[in-house]
Amino acid sequence: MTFDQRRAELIDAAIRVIARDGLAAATTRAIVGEAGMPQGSLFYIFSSRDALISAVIEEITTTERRGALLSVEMSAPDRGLHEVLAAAMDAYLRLLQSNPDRELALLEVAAHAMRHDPPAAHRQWQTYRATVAEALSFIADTMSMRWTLPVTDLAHMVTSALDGLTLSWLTDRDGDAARRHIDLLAGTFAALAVSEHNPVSATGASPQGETV
Amino acid sequence: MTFDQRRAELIDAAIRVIARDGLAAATTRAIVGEAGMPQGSLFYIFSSRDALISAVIEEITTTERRGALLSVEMSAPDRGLHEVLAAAMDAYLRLLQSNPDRELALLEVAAHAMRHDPPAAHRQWQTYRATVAEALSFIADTMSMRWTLPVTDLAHMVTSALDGLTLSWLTDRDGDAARRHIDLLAGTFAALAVSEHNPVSATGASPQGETV
DNA sequence: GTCTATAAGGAGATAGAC
DNA sequence: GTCTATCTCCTTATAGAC
Repeated sequence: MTFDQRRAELIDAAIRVIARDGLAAATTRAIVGEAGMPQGSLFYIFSSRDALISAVIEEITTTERRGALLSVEMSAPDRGLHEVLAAAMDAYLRLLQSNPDRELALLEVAAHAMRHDPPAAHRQWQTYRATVAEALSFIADTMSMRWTLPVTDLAHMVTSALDGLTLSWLTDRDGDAARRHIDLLAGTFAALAVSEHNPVSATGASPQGETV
Repeated sequence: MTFDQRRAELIDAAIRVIARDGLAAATTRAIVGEAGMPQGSLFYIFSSRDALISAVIEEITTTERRGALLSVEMSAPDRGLHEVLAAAMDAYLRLLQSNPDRELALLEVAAHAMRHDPPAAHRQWQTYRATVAEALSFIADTMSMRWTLPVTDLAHMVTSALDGLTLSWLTDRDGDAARRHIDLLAGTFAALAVSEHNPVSATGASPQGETV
């Protein structure tokens, strides 16, 4: 087993432990136990427990969560903007519902980073926002629409809305409330776009009868 | 010093320690040190460290944060709905900016509660939502408006938006972005109200020329 | 390079003096 | 009721055997 394999396995084990038992319970012993390694082996791969936690933050940032958004829009090019946005957010909600502990772990790690490694927390959210911005641009292109706000501002708002949705659902576990919430959000964001062919329309169902 | 005084002082000291150094650093020794008490005294007031943390959650829930919302609307009865909502959210943003560690502490304690005492986390957010709902009703009454959505759904959305705003600002500390965000939110929420006198208008500046 | 054994210290909680 | 001293357990990290 190579150095990199062990490193990756330790990060993965740490994420599993944090998701299952919380960050406070993610001791070096618990992590190596999860990974099936002797305790000392952690320290010739990472210089300290904190170094491992920082690696966990980077790993979560690059692989987790908002990927669900990108997958959905691909599959719905012929519907209205409201529906596409709602479907994307609904996909995220299902991800959250199917793995709440993982999202909670993400929150704990982010809070840890805000205190012990603020730039890492900053990067984490910048990555989320960039992913959302990409998705929003993709949607606009596919549907021949244009956002009436800078896409970075819009991505900021959408990311923030998803954060709020996450905290709401984690505290009340009320899927119906979350779906009503998503519907309202979709309407709000859909109103911030206009068709390129028919600039006054904001519904998303572009007429397609005009010239280019 | 009475039992209740010591209890209150310990809770207060715990909040200070958590805000300054994080929940993980809030050991029983650190807390009694902050309170200027001997270590053992904690355990004939609270049965365990976790019991103290639970008391901290209840304390934070009842006294912190969203009170800023209520203070502001009182002072602005003659402006448009958009402005009133923006002013209230701006007041919250200033509270956040003036004491970020305290909001971060709140987040850490909430994450802890989601794992170790879910009903407490639920109550915490229910309290937030109830406070916001009250404020929204008060605004509607004062301005002779009516919300076009159930006020509980609206409170859910607004609370969620504030949660998102909090996480956004905590990660990027970008006050300008937060203010743009608030302006958009205020517009969105203002659009969900109609004047009682002139039901088609959603701007908030009610004409006042009609009959009742 | 890999693992075992252990060091050194901090944690929550309690027993017992006053 | 109040505080001191201490018990026991578990933590991160390392020294040294293989």
